[in-house]
Amino acid sequence: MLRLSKLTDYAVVVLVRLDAGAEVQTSPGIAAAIGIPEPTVAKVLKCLSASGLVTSQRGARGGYRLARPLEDIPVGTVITAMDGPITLAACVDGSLTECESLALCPVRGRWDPVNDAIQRALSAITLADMREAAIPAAFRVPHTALTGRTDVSRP
Amino acid sequence: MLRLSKLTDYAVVVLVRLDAGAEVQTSPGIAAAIGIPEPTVAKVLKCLSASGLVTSQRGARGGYRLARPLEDIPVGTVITAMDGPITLAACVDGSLTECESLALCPVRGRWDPVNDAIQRALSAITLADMREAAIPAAFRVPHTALTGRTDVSRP
DNA sequence: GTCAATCAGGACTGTCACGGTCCGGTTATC
DNA sequence: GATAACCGGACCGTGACAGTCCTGATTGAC
Repeated sequence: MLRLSKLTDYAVVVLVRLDAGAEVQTSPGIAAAIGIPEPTVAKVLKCLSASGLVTSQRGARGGYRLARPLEDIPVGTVITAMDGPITLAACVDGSLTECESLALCPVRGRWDPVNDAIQRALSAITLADMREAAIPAAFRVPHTALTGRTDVSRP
Repeated sequence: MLRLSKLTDYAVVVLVRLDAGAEVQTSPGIAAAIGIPEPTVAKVLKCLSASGLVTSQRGARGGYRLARPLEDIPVGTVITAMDGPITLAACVDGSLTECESLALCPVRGRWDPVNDAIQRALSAITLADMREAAIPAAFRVPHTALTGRTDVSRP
C-alpha cells in the first residue's frame, strides 16, 4: 500500500483551506468548508499546531491561521507532522523497534537510500504546488458513462 | 508512518538470499538462512512467484530461483508485488476507494506528482544496490555505549 | 508403481494501529 | 459573567496485517 493516513490527507486539505479563506478560521468553519467532521478537523489542527505549521488563537474570536505560506511547506513536512518520521522499513535509523534477526539480515540498513530518495522527493514538492494545480470541482467532468463508476477524474 | 509492510521487508531479504545461495533453494532452506519462520517465507515466495519475480519448481528437488538478476529488479517492483500499487492517498488514479467529499475536496488528484516522484525514486534503486551496499553483520559495531540502546547502527 | 518432498491456494485467528468521537478544562472576547 | 473557541486527554469500534495451519497438486527418487 505505502498509503499515508487519512489524517495526513485531511491535513493538506485543511492547510490549503487555511490559505484560501479568512485570516483566522475556526475548526467548525473549516470543517463545514471542506466537508469533514469537526472533531476530526480539530484533531488535525491540533496536530498541525503542535508541529508549528499553524498558529492558534484561543478564546472567543479565536481560531487557526497559517504559520507560514504554503510555498514554504513541503509535503514531507506535513506527512512528518501527522504520521511521524518517514521510515519505510523497521530497521532504519531512528526507528524504535529493533530488527529481530540482527546477525542474519543481509540488507539491514539498506533501506536508507530508498528513504533518502523518498525524503528528497517529498521535500521538493510544496503545498503551493498542490494548491495551484488543483482543479475546482465544478470544472471537473464525471465520466461515469465511460468507467461505470461514479468517479470524477482528471484529464 | 509511511511504513511498508513487514512482508515487503522480508521479500527483499529473501530475494537477496536467492541471489546469494544455490541455484534452486527451498523455502525451509531460505527460512533457516535468514531467520524468518518458514510459513512466512513461503507466503512471501508465493507472492513473489505470482508477480513473476521468482520462478518455482514443484515436486521433489524443487524450490525457487530468481527469474531475473537483482540488477533488473527495482525496489518499487518488489513493493508493488507485495503491497499492491503504490498510491499515497485514497483519491488518486487507480485507487479503488472513492473520495467522500468529491465536490469539496480542493486538492483532489493533487497527490499525483507526489506519487510520481516516489515512483521514480523507487524505480531508480534496484535490489542490487541494496545488496552491494549491505554490510556483513559481523563488521558492524554496536554503539550501545553511545545511545544506551541495544542497537546496531551504520557509520 | 509407490512414496516422499515440495509448491499452491486457501481459511483462520490474534494483535495492533488508525479513524472517529466525546468530555472536562482553560483561555479570551463581549 | 456568559459565550465561544482551543487544549489535552481518554475511549472504542473497525479493519488490515502477520502469522499459522490445512488440504490438495505436482514432481522426482527409489
